[in-house]
Amino acid sequence: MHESFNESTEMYLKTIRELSIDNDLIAISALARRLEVSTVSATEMVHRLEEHKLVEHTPYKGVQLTGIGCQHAAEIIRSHRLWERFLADHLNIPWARVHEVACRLEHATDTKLTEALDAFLGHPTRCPHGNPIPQAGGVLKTAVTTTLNTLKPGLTCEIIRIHPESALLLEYLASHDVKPGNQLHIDEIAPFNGPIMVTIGEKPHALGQEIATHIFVTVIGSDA
Amino acid sequence: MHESFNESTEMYLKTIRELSIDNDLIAISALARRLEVSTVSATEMVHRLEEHKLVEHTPYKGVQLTGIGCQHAAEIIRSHRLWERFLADHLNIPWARVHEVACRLEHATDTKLTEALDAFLGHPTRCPHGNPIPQAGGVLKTAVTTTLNTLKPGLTCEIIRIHPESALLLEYLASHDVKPGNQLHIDEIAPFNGPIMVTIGEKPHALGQEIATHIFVTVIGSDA
DNA sequence: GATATTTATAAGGTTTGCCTTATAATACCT
DNA sequence: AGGTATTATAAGGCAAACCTTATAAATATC
Ligand SMILES: [Mn+2]
Ligand SMILES: [Mn+2]
Ligand SMILES: [Mn+2]
Ligand SMILES: [Mn+2]
Repeated sequence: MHESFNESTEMYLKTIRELSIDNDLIAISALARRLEVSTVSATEMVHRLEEHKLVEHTPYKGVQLTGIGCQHAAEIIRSHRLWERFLADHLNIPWARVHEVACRLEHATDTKLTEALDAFLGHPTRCPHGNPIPQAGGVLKTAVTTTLNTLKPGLTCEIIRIHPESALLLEYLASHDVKPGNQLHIDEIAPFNGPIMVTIGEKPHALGQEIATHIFVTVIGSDA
Repeated sequence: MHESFNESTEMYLKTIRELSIDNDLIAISALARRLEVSTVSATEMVHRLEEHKLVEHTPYKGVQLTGIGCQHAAEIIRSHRLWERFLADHLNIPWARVHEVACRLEHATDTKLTEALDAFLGHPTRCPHGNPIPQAGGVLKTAVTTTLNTLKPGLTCEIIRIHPESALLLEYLASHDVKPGNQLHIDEIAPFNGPIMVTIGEKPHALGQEIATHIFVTVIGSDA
């Protein structure tokens, strides 16, 4: 049943699942970009994954996980987010750094270890960055949220989650108090796709449009 | 400073250190045997390690860790044994299984993680199998013990440590109550390198000569 | 000292996962 | 429908770790 795949394979599966928000087809180019490999390499790898029945590839359309592929991806993400909780809550490793550490540990973790960790942690539901932890069966419950870049000035929001995560992004966000649970007020949006001026806990910050697409919030109030 | 090496490199370093009890030269054949690779592969790898100044190889004599190599090996062993403690004490993973799980985690662990884990665990000194945990600086304190195969009938001992560890060995020992802390009485030794008949907690067990070389004990009494 | 064993090296091969450059096929857009 | 952009594939290469088979060199043993 639970065959273990190598790190590379697992990163592809995980990334495909993280990119497929609405179960749609993922362009190999998008995959290559996120994994920082050439499109040719990504194509080769997708073919290999296809042979192992982990993905389905429709040429010129994109890649999609199969049932097994999706299940395995969920297990890796589950293990990743549980490790993040452990690292942050019990080992006091900085919020911005747990992601990259967990990204290594996840590949050294089998199902038994994941479940033992889950029990130890008391079955948490979200990672330190607000993202939901898939259940043992692979089910993932994502809260209804909006990305910061779609909102208008005058709104007050609660930061819910950061997605997708990356070391540099989290480092930057940490230094600007952008963390789940914090309240954020949109003061102003500069023209020409300019920065979003916000206030988080009395302090003003300027956030770029691109970064704003990674910040998922819920609106909790308006100035008017 | 703390460059990270790949899993293969780390396993070679770790194995060399574990085999060098008295700082002597390790035969490449011994290394190959324990790592379950051909001697040719081990030789190639030793050459690569030599280029990286991690080992010194004296042809027809053996391999030895350099200062850096030895330090890095200690870090891996430290991380391994700390993980074992965590897995056994906090996640309730069976005594015989923590070794193989830790052998994967150790390669996904950097110094910061190791030290955070050490602090979380309260700076333990031994792994669940009784082996000493190297200190952060690499210093390793090994208790004075004897291997079971060198002792005579009539003696009562305390089991101190199992070394070196392997999944199959630990599985076998667990099923025979051979664990650190348990008392063992040597009832009889069969001739022609036959099994050692022992009693552990009222129950009799027969242990082979080869297995006995992995069981380190201290004598605590004699029948006479 | 001759022989057997151990150890080292040489030669050729495989797999995985990456790379670049170039070309072909398809999709998208006006 | 035509042109541009995207996507796929072909071709050739590289490095790390493995493998086997064969030979050479050193060491150990009688
Ligand atoms: Mn990862
Ligand atoms: Mn996270
Ligand atoms: Mn290992
Ligand atoms: Mn151990």
